[in-house]
Amino acid sequence: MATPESGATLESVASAAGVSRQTVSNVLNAPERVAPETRQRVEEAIQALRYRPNRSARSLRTRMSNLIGYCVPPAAAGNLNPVLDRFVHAVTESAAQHGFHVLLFTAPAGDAGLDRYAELLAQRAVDGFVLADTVVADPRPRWLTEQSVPFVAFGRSWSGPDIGRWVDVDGAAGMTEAVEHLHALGHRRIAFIGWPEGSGVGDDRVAGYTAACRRLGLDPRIVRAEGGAGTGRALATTLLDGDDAPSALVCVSDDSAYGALRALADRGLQPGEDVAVVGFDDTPAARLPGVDLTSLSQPIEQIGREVVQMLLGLLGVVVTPPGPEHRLLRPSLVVRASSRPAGPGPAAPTEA
Amino acid sequence: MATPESGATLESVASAAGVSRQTVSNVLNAPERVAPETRQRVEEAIQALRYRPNRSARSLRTRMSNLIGYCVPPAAAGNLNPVLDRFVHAVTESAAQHGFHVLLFTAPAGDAGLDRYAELLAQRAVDGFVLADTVVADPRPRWLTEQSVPFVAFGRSWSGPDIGRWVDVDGAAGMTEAVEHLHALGHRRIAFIGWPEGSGVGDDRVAGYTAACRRLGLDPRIVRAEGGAGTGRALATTLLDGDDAPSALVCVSDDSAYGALRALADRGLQPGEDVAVVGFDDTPAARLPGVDLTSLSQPIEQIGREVVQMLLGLLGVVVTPPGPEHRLLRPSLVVRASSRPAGPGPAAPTEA
DNA sequence: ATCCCATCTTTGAACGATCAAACGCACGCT
DNA sequence: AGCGTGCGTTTGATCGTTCAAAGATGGGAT
Repeated sequence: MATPESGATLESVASAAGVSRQTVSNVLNAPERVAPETRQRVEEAIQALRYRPNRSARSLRTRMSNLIGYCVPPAAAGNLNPVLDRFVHAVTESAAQHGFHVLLFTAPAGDAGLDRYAELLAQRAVDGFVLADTVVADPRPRWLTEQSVPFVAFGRSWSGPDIGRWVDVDGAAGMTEAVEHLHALGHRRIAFIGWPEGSGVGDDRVAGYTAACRRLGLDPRIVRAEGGAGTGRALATTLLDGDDAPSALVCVSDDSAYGALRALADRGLQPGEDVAVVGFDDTPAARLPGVDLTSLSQPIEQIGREVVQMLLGLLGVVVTPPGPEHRLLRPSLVVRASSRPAGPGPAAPTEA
Repeated sequence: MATPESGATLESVASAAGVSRQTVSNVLNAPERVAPETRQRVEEAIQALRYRPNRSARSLRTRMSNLIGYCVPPAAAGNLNPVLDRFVHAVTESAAQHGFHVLLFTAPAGDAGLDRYAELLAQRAVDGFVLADTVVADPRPRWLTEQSVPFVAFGRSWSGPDIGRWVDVDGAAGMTEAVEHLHALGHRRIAFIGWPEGSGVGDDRVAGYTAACRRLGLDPRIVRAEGGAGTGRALATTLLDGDDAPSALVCVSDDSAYGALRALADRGLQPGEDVAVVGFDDTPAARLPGVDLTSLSQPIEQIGREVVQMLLGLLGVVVTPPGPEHRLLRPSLVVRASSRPAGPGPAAPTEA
């Protein structure tokens, strides 16, 4: 008996336990209001009937969907993917600990995409948003703030005043650490392979490089171009073939760094031995044998947790100490063969 | 006037248009029942008030959440990520065209994870599931079928009888094409770098290799080991250093292939010139300059569309011709430098 | 003995949509 | 004139939950 039908409701649990709807509801939402023995009887009935509150009904009444909207970035942006993948995972996991789930949707970039956000809000399909892939002049933070919609971004609002709450990686600090690392290894001619000015993320990273050079008394040397590995290769080639070729290359991204590694291979130079290379993002390919790229790893899981924490704070789901509106987390330098002479140290078994 | 308050309801639209609730509802769900002039009046009111039906209320009444559950695979499975990333995007986009969204959740692998699925069902939080990352002895297809829960898998149910609906990539056909491609280039000693037996996906792929060898009168030569690039490198090394070294390597995955490429580089061999290498998955790194790996590309976007189509068919949302329960799609071979002599042909500009 | 109060529990009314059935009305047929 | 028919519209009930307020119960304090 007590078939665990899928159709258990508050009412059916109530009659099974010999109490009223509201008492069952209280057992779930405010247990302290219910007498201990009643509570136990109700809990047993809940178990027996495998009761779970219907989410739609609850949402309708409470005006909370317990869903967080996340826009999956336009297909095949290419380079950022592995990072965002981990981010989504982290957000999903953190959200689950508070009974929240992530609702995915797609939207075109720029103003055209705002409609999708508006639609979800009007339908009360989500309680708030997690933003990723924020770019310069991204319309979303301002718009969401104007509509007083709860949201937290992974990535600063790069243009204009700092809008809304965000968590981000301190790219500048990371690059500074990279330069210091290379300097400690004895490198004195350290060049930077970057993106064109105006990209936010790229400017942040190059700033850290420049600052470190200043502090260490090195001459900053920066080359820039749009793109990934292809252009990284071209830029590195120019540097290596020019006068006063650098002994170390700091790259704005792993993708550029892969290009740089290729440029080294083109001319028979050994990464880490002849020229050191450092990337940014610690993408999966960086640890491939034969690549072994030193790179700055972003604390993605922590970022996901903090983003969710902030958002649930805005939603009043968790009580957070009135912390700062922003969090800037340091990436950590993962040193691999591309910036380490092969000679000293044990032959580290490269991980698959 | 007519402030576009966020609180527009069916009732408020109705009174604005001078009709009843139900008529407004009909305009949205069954326009043909409403007289044209009435319809227009109602549509104007909807526009003016920016009305969108409340999803919770609708779900409560219709017992459909219009959400599709998708379990984000346990963190950092590593190799499959870029593929699944595209898959999620495709599913999200296809679902959106029918008013559906994707709900993300996490679950431990194996039986332990089934609770999470059960929970979502009991809450009526989702209407069905999209499965990915199905493995041998995956408990989910059977369990979901027993509960008569609508679901479609990306990936066959590898063990036992074929359970439920799925869409998958014909790995065997892909590998056959790879072998034929190499054969056409003149290769006669083609070896296969694979995974240990029993992995489903791996067995499928090696079967295609073996079949092609038979048909072409070649001696199949198969080496196997668990893992990715690291083991790929080791296996390739053994092959290249042994007697009767192969002139071409077909690898069960891009990751293995990266290891094989490394093994070539270790001994100064030129991919495509001295030894050809083919991978599987067409991961982003395959097109990096300096990698340029020939690989089998899965039609992920199409798979996503078909999965959604099937699932919405099961849910009765779209009427599908009573098609087959399974779809097997062919991957396409993307030929790059690793299986093509550099000599002939224009110097293809490698894409960033 | 009376009253008040705290504790625990129940009752009615929402939340915003859809389903099912009833209603009004003009039309054509007998 | 009377009647069935079909179309367009409205009405009441319902989905399952939580909110707000009211009811029961027992135990001190006066």
